[in-house]
Amino acid sequence: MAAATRAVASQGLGASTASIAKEAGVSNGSLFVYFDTKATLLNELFVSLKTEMAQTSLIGLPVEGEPREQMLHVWTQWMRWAVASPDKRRAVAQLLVSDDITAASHELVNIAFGAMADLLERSRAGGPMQNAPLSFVLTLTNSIAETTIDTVIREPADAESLTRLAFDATWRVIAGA
Amino acid sequence: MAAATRAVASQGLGASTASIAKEAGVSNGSLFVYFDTKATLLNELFVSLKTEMAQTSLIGLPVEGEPREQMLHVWTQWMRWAVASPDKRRAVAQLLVSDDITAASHELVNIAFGAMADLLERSRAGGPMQNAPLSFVLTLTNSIAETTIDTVIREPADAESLTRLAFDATWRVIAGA
Amino acid sequence: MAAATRAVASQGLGASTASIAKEAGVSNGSLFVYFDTKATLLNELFVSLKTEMAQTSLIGLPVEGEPREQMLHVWTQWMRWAVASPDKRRAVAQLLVSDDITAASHELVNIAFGAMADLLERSRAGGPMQNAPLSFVLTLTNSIAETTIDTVIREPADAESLTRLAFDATWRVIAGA
Amino acid sequence: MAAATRAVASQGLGASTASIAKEAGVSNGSLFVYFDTKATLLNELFVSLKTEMAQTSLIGLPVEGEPREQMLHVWTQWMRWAVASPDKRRAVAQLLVSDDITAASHELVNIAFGAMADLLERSRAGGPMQNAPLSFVLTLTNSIAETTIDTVIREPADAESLTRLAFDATWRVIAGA
DNA sequence: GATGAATGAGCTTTCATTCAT
DNA sequence: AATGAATGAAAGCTCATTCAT
Repeated sequence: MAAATRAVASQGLGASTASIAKEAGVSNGSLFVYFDTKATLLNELFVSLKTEMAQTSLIGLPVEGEPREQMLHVWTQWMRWAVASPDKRRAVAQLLVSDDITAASHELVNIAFGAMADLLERSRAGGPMQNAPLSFVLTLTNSIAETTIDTVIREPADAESLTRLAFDATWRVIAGA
Repeated sequence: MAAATRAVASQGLGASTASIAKEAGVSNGSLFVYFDTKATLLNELFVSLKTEMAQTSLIGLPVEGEPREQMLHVWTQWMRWAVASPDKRRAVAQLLVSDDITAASHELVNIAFGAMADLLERSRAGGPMQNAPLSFVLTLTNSIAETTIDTVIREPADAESLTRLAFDATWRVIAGA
Repeated sequence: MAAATRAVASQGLGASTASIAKEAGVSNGSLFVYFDTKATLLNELFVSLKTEMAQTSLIGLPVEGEPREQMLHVWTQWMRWAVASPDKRRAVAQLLVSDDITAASHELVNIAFGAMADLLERSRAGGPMQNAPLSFVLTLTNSIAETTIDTVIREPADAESLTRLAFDATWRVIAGA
Repeated sequence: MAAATRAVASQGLGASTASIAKEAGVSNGSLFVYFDTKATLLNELFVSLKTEMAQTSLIGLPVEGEPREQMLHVWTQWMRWAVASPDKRRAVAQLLVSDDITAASHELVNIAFGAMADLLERSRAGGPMQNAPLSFVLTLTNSIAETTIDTVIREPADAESLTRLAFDATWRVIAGA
């Protein structure tokens, strides 16, 4: 899994199964003992990375806090994770646009993001997004975050201020002024 | 070009040159009379689609209008184009994540988006994003739009209201409340 | 023909018909107005170059001279031609190993080399090669010359002495000590 | 390797990797398990054949003999090898003019021909070629041999006498009368 | 006669997957 | 379970040749 992350991060979705196996220090054929197809591997990788991402974001969540405070916490964790694990980030970015990732995998990820969806639901209450499909708000938040991460990775100097700026923008999206 | 759009939209970046040629009703080899490599073709397609997108957005722009009014116009045009040309939209989405698209192509696209960048610059004046890198605001706007389009395509019923909801959110991002 | 010489000299037998046409400043298709196939072109080129080579060697031949004197003259002319026309030399060298050159072309060349064959016949009279097939003696002389030319082209500094050394060796082959 | 020899001998350097694989009785792709590229294969083939040729020539060399005797032995072995292995001979002839054969491969071959170079050095001592570059003498000997082989293959009837005649000529080249 | 776009067979190379060991 | 050689179906690209203009 870690090997696949590195391989996909550096070579993209075109990373050959051979190169993944090599990166993992196992033989060509061994890979197929554990994964029926390359697609299976990619799906498992996707779910695994996304789940890790979701869980990491929730670590240390101020349980009693206001939605905004909780959201900020999640946001900050998220950015930290992305900056600290550029390979995982890059791999996820590649996998997101792969046709090989099934609806089932996306569904699994959604479940992992359940807590975040709840938080989002609470955050938007009474706000301008209260009547939009929740999935839309979730995707929107997600894509703002991804864009921010991309920029932060490209210009690490402004990381702090940009992260904050982007969070405020996100909050304006979800909860209005 | 149209054939490539369809092929890339339906088969992704992995669309074979053979399938593109077939789609275009020309022979395998003819494709390489016009494009030196597959990458060249993809780059030209990318620039062409993005440029079309940018230009379409500006058609009928209320020249004397307020930034918000202009922005709404652009936003609406954009959504219309995307909904009316799902193939082009899908193709662009694929091309955006391709390693084959060169920096030069991105630069060309940036130029085509110059007018939009200006508009964005005027829109954010005095607002919370005034000190962020313009490129960040541009990408952010873009990714919100893409996400919206994805959702609209998936659930065309809510198109109208969602488009408006998303525009308001975007405006909150750019210009604050 | 000149264009083909340059193209074959620089790109080898793999020179595309397109590149030959371009070198000649005519269109792709025009080439096939004059040569039915690429093989035809190569054969004509081969015969043309070889014939030129043979004729050049005979220019200024001391008609009344001894065989050795005549042979030396031919030899010297030959070397001069080769050094002065490296492209032609290289092209011929490539063509010599091509499967496309027909027996008929070789025959034509042999005819062009008739005078040289005569000279060789007189030169070997009474010597150790008098009973060998004349074609063998001819090929032998030829290959010694080619080898010498190759070396001379590679190390032009020793051209003079090497040319003379090689001629003496050739004479020993043909006529003995 | 044997398959490649046959394929190159009969089809020239243009022999497709597919045809080589077929000749070897393995699949298309298997060939690339053992050779990274076609060029690699050709280089290995070249070195292998040339080395075999050099070693075969030295088998049974009369160690204590005069240079001339040793040279005659080498010469005879060489001719025998060539006549007995026409495919290998033809393949080598093709490979010699290939642009794919690297300087490194030629160097490897030179090393294999070290013993022959020594012999040649001793043979020419005190003779007319004593001051020529050794490499020239080597190439010259080689090309005389190749020419002889070509003729012998074409007219096997005169093999014996021609071989002897050619050797005497070679000796005259190297060592004078 | 000259053109050059069009052709499609053919090339080398890659790679997910299989399977005997 | 682990291996890695073997596979063969693609893939991108080239090029001699044709032919309508």
